[in-house]
Amino acid sequence: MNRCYGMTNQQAVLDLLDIVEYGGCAEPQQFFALMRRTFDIAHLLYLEAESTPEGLKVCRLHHTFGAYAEELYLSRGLHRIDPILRLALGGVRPVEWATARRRFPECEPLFQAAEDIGLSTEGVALPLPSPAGRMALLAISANMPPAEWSEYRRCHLRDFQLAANLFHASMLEQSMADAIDERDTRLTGRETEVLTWSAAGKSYWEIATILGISERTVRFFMSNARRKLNVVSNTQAVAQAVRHALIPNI
Amino acid sequence: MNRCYGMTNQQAVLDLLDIVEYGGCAEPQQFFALMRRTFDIAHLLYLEAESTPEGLKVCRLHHTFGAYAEELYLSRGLHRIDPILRLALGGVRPVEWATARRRFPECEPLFQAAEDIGLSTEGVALPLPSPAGRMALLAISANMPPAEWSEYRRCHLRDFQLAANLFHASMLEQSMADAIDERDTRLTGRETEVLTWSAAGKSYWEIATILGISERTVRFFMSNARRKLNVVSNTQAVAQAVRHALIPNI
DNA sequence: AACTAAACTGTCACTACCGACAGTTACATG
DNA sequence: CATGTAACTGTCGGTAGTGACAGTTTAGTT
Repeated sequence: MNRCYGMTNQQAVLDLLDIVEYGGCAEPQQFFALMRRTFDIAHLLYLEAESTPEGLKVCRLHHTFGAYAEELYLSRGLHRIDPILRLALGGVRPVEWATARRRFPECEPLFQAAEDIGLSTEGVALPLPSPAGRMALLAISANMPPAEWSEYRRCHLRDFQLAANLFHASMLEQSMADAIDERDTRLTGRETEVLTWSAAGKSYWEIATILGISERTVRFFMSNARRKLNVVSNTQAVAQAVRHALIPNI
Repeated sequence: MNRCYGMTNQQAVLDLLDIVEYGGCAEPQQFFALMRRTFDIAHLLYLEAESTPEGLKVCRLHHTFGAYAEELYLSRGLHRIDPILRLALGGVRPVEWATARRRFPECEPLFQAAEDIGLSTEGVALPLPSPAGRMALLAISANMPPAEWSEYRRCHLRDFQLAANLFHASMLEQSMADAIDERDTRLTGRETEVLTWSAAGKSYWEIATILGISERTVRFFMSNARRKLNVVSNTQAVAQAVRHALIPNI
């Protein structure tokens, strides 16, 4: 019981949370080291991803595993653990590895492979969504028997969750600072207008009439909007625009 | 110090977190009552919103304030506190009310009004994003002097954060269960699939290949979707589908 | 048995969209 | 002056989307 509630341990936890919250902890390895000094955990993995029709596209990956384990992880097929990633990345609720292991038998070879190289298969994945729809997670593993992990997790999930959120916030804020520099992605007024009318079901000819410009210009603005949104069709452009509240409802 | 670290208090907190995590706590008032029994807090407010170019649109609002305070809150203008809501809804990091109060002087009249009717102005707002881009927050207030609140918050932010996340997960899961029922009465599975792929930028031919059907069938499903959504183009159909969360983000 | 809904498919004529080639003016900034 | 951004425009060849005509099979319900 002292393990969970001991005063020194609690003080260390609160100190860690202060550092992550106020110390601007946007360096993954620094954060991982801090977490491993404070908690009895083995490894951490932070991953940001986008979901595409071809499967998950990893945008950012930081972890404490060595290169060998990463190579093994990827060569054995990220798709193997895809259902678990999708579950964690598609929701909000923490995903317990052992629960997912039982639920998705197709992932068993990957868990076996991890055990073969001495990695623990007890852990939890914490979904970290963001307002812009970007998906991320922090996975934490520990070298403990199942019953001990279950109790440890119960005591510290709140610590993991807040630390993960604050770290994720720092990462997002850094990403946003970087992204602000990319001004080419902002739609002009005219581009927004043609997107809005297209979303309302109007053809180019109709939009041209409404706005008092040529159809050719409508197409020019639309083409610009597609390029800036990095999409291949107007339909996709409108989907993105609505998702990111770039256009009003009319 | 016992206030933070006392064994009974910690046990009550972990019990609460168990209930929220495993008890399927999707009733807001039940959740609020549980939180108020466990923590020394005054009020809670859970809000889901969409950001539109015309301002914030509140989708869901639950709170422990009486009807009079809600009326006062809304009549005094949600737009007054809009910068704080936007900050909380547009990010991931917890927003301290006192910090926001200093940062946004235009909100001062609203804080004054709250004090006039005896509501505390010490609190924190916890952003609760979701993978589908829906924004929410849980605000927690306490009747304490600033220095006491600061210390209490430091001890319990992790508890608030995890409890909020788990409650938010329950709310989302219930929303998704409802949305699935509603969707079943309108678009069929295949219609939703072709819409989703179209929104992802795929042409009919590409969608046909992906789904292993003919292009003709893709067009048939698409035509059905347009008719059911009462729209005249695929672009408009996708805009409506995204707005009403009829299709997932892929 | 008859009906409905869902999933699946072909052909035709027409239109709307698309990239690629080309251009303009006005304004702001270095 | 040169450069970048925003708004504006024409022509051409090709393709993706659209409605309209037609059909099939299967499963569930009355």
